[in-house]
Amino acid sequence: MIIKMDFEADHPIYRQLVDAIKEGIATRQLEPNEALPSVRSFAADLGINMHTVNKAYQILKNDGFLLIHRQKGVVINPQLPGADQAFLDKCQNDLKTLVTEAVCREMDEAAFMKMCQSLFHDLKEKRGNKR
Amino acid sequence: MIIKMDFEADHPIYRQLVDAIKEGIATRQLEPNEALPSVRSFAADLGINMHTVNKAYQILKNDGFLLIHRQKGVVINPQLPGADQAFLDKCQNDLKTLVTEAVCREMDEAAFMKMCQSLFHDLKEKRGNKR
DNA sequence: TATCCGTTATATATTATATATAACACAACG
DNA sequence: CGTTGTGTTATATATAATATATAACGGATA
Repeated sequence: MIIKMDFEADHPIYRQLVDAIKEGIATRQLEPNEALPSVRSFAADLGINMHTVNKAYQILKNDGFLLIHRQKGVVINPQLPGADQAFLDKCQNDLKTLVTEAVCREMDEAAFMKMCQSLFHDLKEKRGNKR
Repeated sequence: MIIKMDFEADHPIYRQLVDAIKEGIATRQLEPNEALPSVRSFAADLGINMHTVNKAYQILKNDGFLLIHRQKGVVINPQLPGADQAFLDKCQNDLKTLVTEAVCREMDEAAFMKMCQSLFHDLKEKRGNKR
């Protein structure tokens, strides 16, 4: 997993890290039970602070993506969370913002769908022949 | 246009206002050349500060949704912006975040599409018979 | 024993968000 | 003419979010 932080982006770097790890899970570059770097070594690799990594880990733990054993370390939860109501609500809210602006700009509904489809396709392609 | 602010939401209220006005444009509750309240009266109505309304107006002006004449006031731009490359990029980035987590949670691609479709449908329905 | 781990605590700095108050330039109205 | 109502700009203040720095703790492991 190669992750690069963008310190000029509009999203905070702890959020970028959360998203990058989720992408690793989605593409199965990160497998169930696979260990992640310790907060200290990961922070050193990324050139950021230990607490920033820890913040990302805590969020992913609370959402069910990670398991954290105090001395063992951090691993990908083999039992990943499903599309529960909380996620569906958040997904719908965020999508509404995008769809609303797309309609304002008279973007074709088909073009929007195509974009979604393409993103699903890209992710599944990156999985390759894993599992 | 009835707008209510959520002071506990995770999005800042100036962003909520931007999104609410975009929704008004998308549903054509706000028509081309229609005047919006002055920053002062709008702020009073919403129970927020004048500068917070002004911040939302400035963003919408920079994105091409509003025209601001110094003494005339604020109106909906009759020539709304199209789906330019900047928007397509932002749209793709934001969608990628959602799709990635959806894949992590093994949400059905069809269910995701259905959600988008439903949001498009809802917006177009609210237009009713306008224009 | 020494090392590494997540965790907690404290402190500091910067930026983002939101409000408050005041003044300015300009146009429209009476 | 003066008054009023625009958006605009400026200054100040307060709080929260973000990020870093440093230190210490308790528990496992080599």
